[in-house]
Amino acid sequence: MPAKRPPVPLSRERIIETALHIADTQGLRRLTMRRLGDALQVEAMAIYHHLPRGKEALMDALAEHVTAVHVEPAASWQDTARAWCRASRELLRDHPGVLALALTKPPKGATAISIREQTDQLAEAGLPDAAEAVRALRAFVFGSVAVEVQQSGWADPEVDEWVRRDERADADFERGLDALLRGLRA
Amino acid sequence: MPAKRPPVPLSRERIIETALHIADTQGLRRLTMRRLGDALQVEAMAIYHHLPRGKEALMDALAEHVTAVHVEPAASWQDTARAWCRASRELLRDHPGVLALALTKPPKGATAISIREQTDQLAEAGLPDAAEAVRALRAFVFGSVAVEVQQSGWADPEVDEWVRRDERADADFERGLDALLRGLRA
DNA sequence: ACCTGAACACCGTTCAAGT
DNA sequence: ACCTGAACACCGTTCAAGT
Repeated sequence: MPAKRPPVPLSRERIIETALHIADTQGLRRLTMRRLGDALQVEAMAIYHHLPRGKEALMDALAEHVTAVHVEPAASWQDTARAWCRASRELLRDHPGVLALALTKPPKGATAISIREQTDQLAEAGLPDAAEAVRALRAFVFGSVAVEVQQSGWADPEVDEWVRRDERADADFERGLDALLRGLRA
Repeated sequence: MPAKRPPVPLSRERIIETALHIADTQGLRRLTMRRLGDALQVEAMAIYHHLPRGKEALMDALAEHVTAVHVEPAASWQDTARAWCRASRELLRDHPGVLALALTKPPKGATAISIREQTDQLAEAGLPDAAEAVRALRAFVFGSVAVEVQQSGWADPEVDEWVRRDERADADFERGLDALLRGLRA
């Protein structure tokens, strides 16, 4: 029997997935290189081989992972915008542990591309100031998720009865989104 | 000559102010208990006497400090809401270093009181669902500031030419606020 | 190419001790 | 009451070394 080697070879993807899981379940402050190594069944130093800039690179990657979205253009620019917002919201609320990074780090890489794509789609569909619209839509999604996650009590002593979807938040979101889309064409 | 004693006695207030300054100028990750002690001309351990729960308490206090606002009720609920939003935005954008905490930590203490006060003022002024309105207003402010700070390039290698106010962000904010207030009474 | 071991500087927090 | 010194467990990161 050969000694235990990492059962699955390490990879950037696996590192990010595992880090995301730790952050979402235990909080960002408990995500350390050493703990991450443990979870990957590897010494912490091995991570540096796949993420050369270390923890800084890891944080960037996590933010990117929950802020890069892609949707197909829909019939109207309103429907396209709606799809972007819903997809972004879903992705962000699924990862409350890295929300602070997502709302705070300047968009880079896949996130920057994602923003450009969204802008192009809306412009193509005939929206006059697509760049301003995208800023407004992103702000709306960010704010909605922040308030929702705050009030869900995530990151609190009583993590007991979390998880239950807040239907009021869903209603708030759809209502606000409709109003925002009406406002954009005015 | 007596030996140098802390020139000004330590206090919760002074600790928070200094911590805020470090976070805003150097970033949250560089705000450590030891560096904070240095800046206060005191050993790090002295801080625990004023903030018994240590760094956790410090983070809570910082979030609270940039999130608790007070305004006097105005002529209409619209004007009151406007004042709240402008004051909150100003406070948050002045402290980009702790924005991640402010958007993420569940409201406690002075922040929770601030939210209740805002809700009461809007309800008193005759707004039907004041609680929903406050959630929407907070989400709007949070999102606006997040997008603005992200795009300002704060927390980036080139901190060179930061500081300049983005007039576009001001316009976006006022435009969005007007639209939101119109939407709330519908 | 990919991972480990040992080492270094730094961190948060405690606790007994000083004044 | 308020602050310090020493100590402990833990952290991020490097670098030479193993395979």
